[in-house]
Amino acid sequence: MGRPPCCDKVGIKKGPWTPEEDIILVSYIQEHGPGNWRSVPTNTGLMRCSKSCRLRWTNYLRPGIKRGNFTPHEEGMIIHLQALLGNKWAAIASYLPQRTDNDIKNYWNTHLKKKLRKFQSAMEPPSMAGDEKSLDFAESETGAGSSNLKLNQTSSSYASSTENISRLLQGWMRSSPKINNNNNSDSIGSCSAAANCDLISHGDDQLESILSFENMKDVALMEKSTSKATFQDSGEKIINPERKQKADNNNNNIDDNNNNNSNPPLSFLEKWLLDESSSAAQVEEIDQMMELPSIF
DNA sequence: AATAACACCAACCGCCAAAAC
DNA sequence: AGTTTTGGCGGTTGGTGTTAT
Repeated sequence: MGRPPCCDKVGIKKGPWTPEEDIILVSYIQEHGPGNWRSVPTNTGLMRCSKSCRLRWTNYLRPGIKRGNFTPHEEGMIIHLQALLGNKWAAIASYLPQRTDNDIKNYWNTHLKKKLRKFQSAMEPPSMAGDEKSLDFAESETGAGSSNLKLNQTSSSYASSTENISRLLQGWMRSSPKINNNNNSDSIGSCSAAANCDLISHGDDQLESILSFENMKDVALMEKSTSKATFQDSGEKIINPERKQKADNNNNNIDDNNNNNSNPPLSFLEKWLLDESSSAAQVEEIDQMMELPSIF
């Protein structure tokens, strides 16, 4: 006899979330806080499984998420961390507090992989071109080789529109004077949520900046400086050092740092990650290479 | 103008370790 | 101690928008 199931598997709704569903979910989390996902579908009446609710919250609804428009520095961090850690997107995302693992994974698969492939092809002699031994390209990669990267593609679907979510949250925040901070009031997530409470009613532009987490940059950097790549259970990703160590034996250095709460010196990797000029410059170098007419 | 091909990304799927019973 | 579910993760897919023909 184990635990009871989180929700009835029959009649579970799938597919894109509607604004109404988002409102219900956000309102519930506002009241009860994130976590205990098994109770969310039953308590809210949402015809979604707990897993879907958690995913929707962590990837799109929680405050502080920055979407799209990856900076050169972020690109550089992703490229280097991917080379170092492999496809450990959650671990990589822990170094980019504003980004979700899903977002990073998508960005890698749709943009960076192609960028690096072209860069590598340009760097290698013709006989080596196309050799992907140093990059972990998925077999599902479309092989068309079209070079027009649609960096500013806009989507009209609801789910991908931060503006729509901002508007959605606007009404919610107005009716909710104070965020529920009953768990981990010093966490990034709850701090940003509190910031939202104070500022959310000042127009869409400000909403965008709030949701983009820019105002929490210093907090995020402080978190990094302690090598504590762990977000609190406010829906943020939790990188459990012990578990990650079991899951990924290649990750020893980072995990060692994460296990130490007493302000250890920055590792070489983290020093590099925090050095904006380093990674950004390297990505810009790749970009410049990509723009060379001779490559195409 | 029609449509085929491509690109993007939100969301699902399956697996695993930990937690709950 | 054994069973079952939860929460988290990485891989993959399907829907939709954009571009090319």
